[in-house]
Amino acid sequence: MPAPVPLIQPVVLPTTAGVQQCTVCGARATSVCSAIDDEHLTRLAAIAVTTEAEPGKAFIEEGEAADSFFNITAGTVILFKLLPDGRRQITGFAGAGHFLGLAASDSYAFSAEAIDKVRYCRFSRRRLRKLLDDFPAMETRLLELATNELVAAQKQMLLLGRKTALERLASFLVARSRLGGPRGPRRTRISLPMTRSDIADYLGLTIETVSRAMTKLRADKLIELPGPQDVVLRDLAKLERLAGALT
Amino acid sequence: MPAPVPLIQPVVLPTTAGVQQCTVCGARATSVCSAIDDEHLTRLAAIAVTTEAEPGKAFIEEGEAADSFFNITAGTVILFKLLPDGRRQITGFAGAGHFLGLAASDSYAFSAEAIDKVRYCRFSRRRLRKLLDDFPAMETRLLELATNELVAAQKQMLLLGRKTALERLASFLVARSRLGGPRGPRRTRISLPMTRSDIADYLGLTIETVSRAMTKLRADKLIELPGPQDVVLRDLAKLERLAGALT
DNA sequence: CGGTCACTTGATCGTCTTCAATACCAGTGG
DNA sequence: CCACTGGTATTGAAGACGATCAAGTGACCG
Repeated sequence: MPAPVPLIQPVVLPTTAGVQQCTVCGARATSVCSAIDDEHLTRLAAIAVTTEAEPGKAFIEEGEAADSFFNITAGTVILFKLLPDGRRQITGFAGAGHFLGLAASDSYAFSAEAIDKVRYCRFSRRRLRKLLDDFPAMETRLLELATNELVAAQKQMLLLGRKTALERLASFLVARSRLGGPRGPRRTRISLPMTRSDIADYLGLTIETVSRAMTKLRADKLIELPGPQDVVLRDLAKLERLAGALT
Repeated sequence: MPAPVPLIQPVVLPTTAGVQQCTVCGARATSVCSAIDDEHLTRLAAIAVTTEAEPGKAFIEEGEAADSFFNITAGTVILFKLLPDGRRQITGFAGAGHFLGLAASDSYAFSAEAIDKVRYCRFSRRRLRKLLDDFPAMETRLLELATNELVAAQKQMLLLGRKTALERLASFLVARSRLGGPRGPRRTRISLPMTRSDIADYLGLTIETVSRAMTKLRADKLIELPGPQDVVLRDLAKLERLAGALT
């Protein structure tokens, strides 16, 4: 069961984002914004509303009218779908630089909830659409981002449909070790901002199975667990082999 | 284990597609091509190579250089990923109108194999890229298609991660009943061009479990099975409820 | 007719879930 | 300082769902 959503509204910061804010934004390099040069950034900044959300705050609800796009600039959000009886599948974790809100119909196909203190820019769908028409390069960038998501989704389907619990956890940890680009260096110490319940709902398991798998990996000396939220990857090669390599 | 791939090369038809072919193409209305008007269709037709593939022929292989895009115009292909030990996850079935080949890196992230007699148009990545720059509307359309794929992928993650065998099969059958647009009328009699093995690898199950689930649905009078490839949906409402409705 | 292939059905097995108890930690108030 | 609480993680025992192993059926085809 998902935790009840606290009745806190997201805090809309007094000012819309100025160009100043955009140029220093942590997400500037990786997000859609990278397709637009500093000169024209004003147009983008003009339609962006910077907002904060406290942990537990849901700011996209599946089925609601999809009239905004979102750009995460700090923190982590979970994206998920629910079944009528409450079963939850987390389809992804979105951090700084992630673009949210692409919808096939006129309503969102998933929910999004902050697990951290999250900052994001909100754009009206209509206004961004107009901007995209003026800056085709941004649309190209958006297609790139959507393609990345699609590739990630296909990997996740392989994981959910065909991997064992141990393989799933190994895949998850390995993926976490190269957050910030598959080309980047692999970090060997990772922190997990999400709970075991979130991990379980992401991997299609229960919290108990996730916990047991953690213990097993530790017993096999593939990882260390300084704390529940911290993992040291002791044998990345073996973890990758367990994950199914070509991930 | 996937069936061994027959050593048949796809047949490249003698002519590249003429505009004539494009205007009468069955995929014209639903695919990327819909974003380009008849007048400019020549440009698209000029770079398209029409090809056929026999059942069992793999024409995209995961990991290979991604230098083509594909547009299915007839038949059905399976898209899948493999684990080193041969376990297979089918990520989707692509029929007429489907656009394939979006890749995050410079190599394909999945394989594609014909299960029917398939016809498709092949485009060089480089040339299509150029065309997209000239016709932003096509890129917009492509983003729409990618978004649809993404939404479908998220549904499939929910299915693979959280639904029971019976729910999975029901979801599959219901989805098949509205092939050709979620807005279209639901057909109550559907044909399954794929084998039980394909269905199993799509739903994250085994063929035995798929078979048993079929039998169960029939016993419960939710479906009829005139033949292994034909299904009559007798109680669409109950099937949808079983599938988790809001699909 | 024998052979293959796809599907179905049955019996047994194993992985993961479910149910339950315990550990752990931070925050609160006596 | 320490008992109490609530939330999160770990561990154990029992159970269930789907996988595996195995046999049987029917269609198609040489």
